[in-house]
Amino acid sequence: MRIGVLAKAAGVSVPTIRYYESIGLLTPPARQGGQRIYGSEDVKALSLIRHCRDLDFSLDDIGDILASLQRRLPCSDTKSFAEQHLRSIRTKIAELRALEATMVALVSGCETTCCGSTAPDCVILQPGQVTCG
Amino acid sequence: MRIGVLAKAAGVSVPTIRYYESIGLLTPPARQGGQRIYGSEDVKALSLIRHCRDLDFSLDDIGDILASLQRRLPCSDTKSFAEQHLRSIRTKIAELRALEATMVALVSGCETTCCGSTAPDCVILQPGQVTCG
DNA sequence: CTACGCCCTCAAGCCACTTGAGGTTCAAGC
DNA sequence: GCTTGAACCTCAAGTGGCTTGAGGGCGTAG
Repeated sequence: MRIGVLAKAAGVSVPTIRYYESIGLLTPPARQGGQRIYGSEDVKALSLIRHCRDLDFSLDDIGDILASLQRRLPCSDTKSFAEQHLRSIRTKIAELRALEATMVALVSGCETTCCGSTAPDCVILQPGQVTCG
Repeated sequence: MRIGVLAKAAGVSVPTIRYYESIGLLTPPARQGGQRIYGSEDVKALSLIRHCRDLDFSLDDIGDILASLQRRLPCSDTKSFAEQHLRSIRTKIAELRALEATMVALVSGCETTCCGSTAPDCVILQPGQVTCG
């Protein structure tokens, strides 16, 4: 199949496939008249990459995951990748929640204190006024 | 004061200050012998930018905020920037929580189903198995 | 043989910086 | 006046994960 068919089959854009090839994440396929020709394993590989991107793994991590597939490493390897990723997701959630609390405090501070004045005096823009994160 | 002093006063790195100037966020200061010389208003302006970056506003947004300061627009303008930003923070939190739930399901699925097998069969890597987001 | 869609490569753009190379200016000490 | 060292300067490239655009080649149907 040609690249456009692969793209639809795996749910990835054509330039993205070429990009993955350029960084060594996908192995370059055979060519016919200069055009890339793919097989069904390529659909599998690319679908896996897409799945991992949906889970927000980095391309670096995905490279490691693909390598562990090729070496037939045990499943526990995959799981530890996933657990580490889960920890970083939770860290990011905690940071965003702290930021959310800060923003809520600033907005309500604006409503009770300075609404009606001009921007330079707004509590939202006062450094070091309210910080929850 | 010179750029290094400003940097410490506002809690921003020296290259970052030059970068802000290059994109037009900071107005270019006077020079002495080719070196940038700043005043106390520059500390204020840069501290404000840093404050907004701490709140994770984009530099584009910060440009708009600075413009609304210069035009002495009402505080309600600032507040609506903040509210919109708060909404996008909450959207991102929701996305990350869905992702967190998916990852938890995948990891526990791995523990109960496939731990001990090799990576290619791991449920974590099966597209379309578990999706919460 | 022409039209059209799909394919190709290469380069640049996005965001918010950081890092590095290679050179200049300033302040202090001798 | 000279040297040293820190701080300054500019310009270019790298980060991540693509997307977009320019300018051209290939394949097939009419």
